[in-house]
Amino acid sequence: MSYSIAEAARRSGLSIDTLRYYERIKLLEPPARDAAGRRAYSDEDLLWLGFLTKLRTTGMPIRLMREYASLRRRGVAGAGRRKAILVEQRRTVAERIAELQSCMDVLDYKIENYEQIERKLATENNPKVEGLTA
Amino acid sequence: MSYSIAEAARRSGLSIDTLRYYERIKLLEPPARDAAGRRAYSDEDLLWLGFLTKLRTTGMPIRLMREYASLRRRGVAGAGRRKAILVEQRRTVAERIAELQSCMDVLDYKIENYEQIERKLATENNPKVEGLTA
DNA sequence: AGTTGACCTGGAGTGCGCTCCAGGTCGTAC
DNA sequence: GTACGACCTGGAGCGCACTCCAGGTCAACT
Repeated sequence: MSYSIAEAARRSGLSIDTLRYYERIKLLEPPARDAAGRRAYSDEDLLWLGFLTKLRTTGMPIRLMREYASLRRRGVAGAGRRKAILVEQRRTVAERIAELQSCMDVLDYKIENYEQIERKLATENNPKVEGLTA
Repeated sequence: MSYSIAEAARRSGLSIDTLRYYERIKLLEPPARDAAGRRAYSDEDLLWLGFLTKLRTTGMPIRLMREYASLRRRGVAGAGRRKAILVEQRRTVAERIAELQSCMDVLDYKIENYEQIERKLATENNPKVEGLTA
């Protein structure tokens, strides 16, 4: 199967502009073209796009994704480095998750604070509002 | 206690430029000044900075942090909206964590793939390398 | 034959969150 | 008294990842 750029955009969740942009900056092999010179994305192209968007979602910077893409073009020779990039990214993501968790704890604490204050106001009708300002 | 901008930067983990920037865009109340006109951050300022950086770490956009900051200036009147912002952010962070988790699963799968291939190459000395190109 | 709409290209523009710079003031150390 | 270093201001610049635009081509429909 092959897909127009609009269809590829729909399926990948990226915009048409972003697809062309990714091609320009060499994240994507230039896809095949139809008789009229229009891009015709293959299933393989879409799989690769899917993986790229996963990497993007992890927050991998585009320059690193470009390196990965170029290593892919070099086949087996680049496999070691490719794996290293993924392992490193895994570590980064794990750290990021931990960081978010700890921030969420702070949010929970603050929210709990607001709720306590609400309860106080509701049950005691107490006009004191210390702690509300932070 | 009060702190020079350099000390405040050190303690908050932000750069001096960022501290001045945050003040300019009204994330921060203008701190006190010493006799020579230099900024003198209070402990309270640092607490607020600490909370701000937590919010930033969760990925909250600065414009929302500004809204939160301005609500804080309005005291109790803004408490409801402040809580709502935190609750919403909590939700956003939880989603983000889930998203990262799922991406990490993909990374794990890919890494496992590379490892299988390495094992194959090591034990069978087999030159076939299918699957290495994605 | 004409209109429409999807696509093309190269290049400019955007929003975000800083980061850097020039040129100046001030207080302390030598 | 002068050299130094930390700080000040207003404003320009930067890196990132897109996003948009003008002006054009092409195939299909009416």
